[in-house]
Amino acid sequence: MTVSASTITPIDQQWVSSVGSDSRVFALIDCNNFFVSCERLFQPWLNDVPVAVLSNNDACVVARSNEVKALGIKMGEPYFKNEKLLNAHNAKVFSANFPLYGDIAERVSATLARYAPNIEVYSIDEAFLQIDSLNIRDFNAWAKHVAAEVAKDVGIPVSVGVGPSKTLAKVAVERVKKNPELLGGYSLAEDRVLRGKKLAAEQEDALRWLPLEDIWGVGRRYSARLHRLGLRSAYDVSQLSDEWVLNNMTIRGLRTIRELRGESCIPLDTFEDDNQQKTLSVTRMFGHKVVSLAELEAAVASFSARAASRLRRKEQLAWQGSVFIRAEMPERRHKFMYKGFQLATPSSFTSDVIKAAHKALRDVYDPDLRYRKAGVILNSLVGEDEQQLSLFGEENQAERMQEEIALMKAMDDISLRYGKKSITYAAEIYASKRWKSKQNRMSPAYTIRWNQIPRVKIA
DNA sequence: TCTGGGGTCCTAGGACCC
DNA sequence: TCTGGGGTCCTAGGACCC
Repeated sequence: MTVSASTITPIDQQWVSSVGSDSRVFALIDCNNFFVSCERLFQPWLNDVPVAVLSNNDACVVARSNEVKALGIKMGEPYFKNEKLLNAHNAKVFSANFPLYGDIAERVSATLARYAPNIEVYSIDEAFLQIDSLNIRDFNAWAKHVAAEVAKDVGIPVSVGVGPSKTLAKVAVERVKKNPELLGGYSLAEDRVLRGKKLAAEQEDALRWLPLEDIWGVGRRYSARLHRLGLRSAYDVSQLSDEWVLNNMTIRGLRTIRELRGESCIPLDTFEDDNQQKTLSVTRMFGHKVVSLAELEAAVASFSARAASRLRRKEQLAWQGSVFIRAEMPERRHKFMYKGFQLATPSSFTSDVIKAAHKALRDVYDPDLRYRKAGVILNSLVGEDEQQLSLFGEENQAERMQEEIALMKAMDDISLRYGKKSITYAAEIYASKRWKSKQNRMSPAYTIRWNQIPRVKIA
């Protein structure tokens, strides 16, 4: 989501002083256990109960309350491996309810927009602000204040970290999460209160404290390699030579270690200049194994319709795409089959995408295999204003296009008003819904469906 | 019972061209 | 017959993020 300048209310004046600065300062606002916090917001009796939220198909644990973390259940672990343990502790388990979480996330962004003109919504539960131009006197106090305001306005607990680079702001957030006495906010950036030697010492202390696998930009692979070299902390990594890092971790690794040293290399990305995403995909594991072409076609049609609808919402068109299906093979292996397609002209019409995707699907389909996953990926996306008629198009192309635009608008309006599943293409329908994901534990969409709004009983 | 979904960016290598 | 050097474009795969 982009927040435009015109939607921003005046910056709180109490934090503004008159000192200018050339160096950058970033704040990262990270919602604590976000999906769990959203479920608790509407079911407060869950506050003292272990709560976990599952990914699509109820496959993996993707959000954990502190109680569940304390049980030793890791992020992304399969649910079936932990089901007994969760039951033994009377945990409440939910299927992910993305419409609800998306709505709460927008409320958090709206509060943050009061504090800085430049917001980068980095993920559903994280946002960066660039705050150097605000001349804040005391970043530590400011960070704690912002955390308290979000809790007050939205009811979601957040951690706020401040640093001279995005990576150091991330480090600061890690400290906040592990140290309740920081009251939700902590800064590793120089301000008018904390500066000079004391700041350098705090930064070094934080880097020595952070295990290198928790550095933003260092994943499993690089962690293992760095460990083999005898390195342990973020500080150790920050002391590597630029040359070694460039040769072994590419230009992105080099940016990361410079950021750890306090040099800002990753700018705020507000999408202001370029709101265009480059790819868009809709992929799902199936609830059960699928064999027939007809059933795969229904799934691919459904994914195509979802993808085209998302394109229209973003006012973009796709020129190319691909379809993949994944078959189960013996010994827990699987086989990917993948086929690209080209649309005659950039389009966001559901029928164009379904037609092209079905043709590609038929090219790779093998009736002797059993499938567990499929997906539709659109790429070479362009803005709607770049649309042009195909040079070799049919006659009456312009008229047909107007009809199609009207049809898409009608379908989008109906979906918006009556829900996503209220209208579909015939191609999406297949007698059996075996390919559908499992979502057995979904909570209501409290804030976006009138029929699921919380009810208050008056005694 | 047998491990999600949606992204971005970077690099190496192949195809092709002059 | 032999085959250099330099460039572009595309794609697959790898790495990372939440």
